[in-house]
Amino acid sequence: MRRDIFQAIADPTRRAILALIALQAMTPNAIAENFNTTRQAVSKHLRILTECQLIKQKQQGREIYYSLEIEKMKEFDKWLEQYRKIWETRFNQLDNLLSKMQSSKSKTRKK
Amino acid sequence: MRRDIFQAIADPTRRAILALIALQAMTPNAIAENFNTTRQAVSKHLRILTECQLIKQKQQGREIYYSLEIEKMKEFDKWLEQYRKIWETRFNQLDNLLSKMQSSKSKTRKK
DNA sequence: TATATTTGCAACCAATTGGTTTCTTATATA
DNA sequence: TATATAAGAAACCAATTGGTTGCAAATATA
Repeated sequence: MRRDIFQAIADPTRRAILALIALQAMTPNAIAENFNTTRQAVSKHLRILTECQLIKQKQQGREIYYSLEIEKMKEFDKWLEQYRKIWETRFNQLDNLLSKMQSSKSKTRKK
Repeated sequence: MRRDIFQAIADPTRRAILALIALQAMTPNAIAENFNTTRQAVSKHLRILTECQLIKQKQQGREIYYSLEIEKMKEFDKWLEQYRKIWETRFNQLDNLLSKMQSSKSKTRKK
């Protein structure tokens, strides 16, 4: 069974769960109240998110609080880095072009 | 049929295709040579990536060159922003803690 | 202690996914 | 013009996915 962070965030409900518990740790029941689905379905999503370590759990009596594992989220940032490099390069190229236009413009003015 | 960028990058082959054509535009055949799969399978991946506009195509004779649509990649960055805020806040909190420890340390020294 | 609550787990089901094979269209080349 | 090449489209298939129902275990409460 493939279980990686990209697979995990492919599901919109799981992305919503991540956004929800990013603010505060929550129990499966409390999370499920926010969706039009059963507790068991949410529980399955939580299992998948836990398996790829995007969230962590903390038992408190018979309740289990789930919260975001922010360190793991940084892996998306790491993956994006290669593409960020590309769009920053393109931005710099545009920037260079603009400054060239600017300087040629001022040259024109000087004439 | 759900067709969004999160769904699109969930597949490892599609992520590899994105990384591949980020460097230079390529034809389906050329792309397929890099994977242990058929051209048709790659073609289906390309269709999915095209449908959610992560890549664009340019016809050249009977060949079609696929290349990255870098603007669309920024949407991941946008999604990540909410989480980046969180880890930056935590970093600042740690930073504050460290400077407090630092200042109390120097106070001790002054004694 | 008996009952209620919170939760995870397993079995099952329909829909989706990634892949293959086959076919057609369009362009290049002998 | 006949043949070869590049590529999309459709039909089909096995595996996976997201969801449901039912059940068992652990903890809280009357």
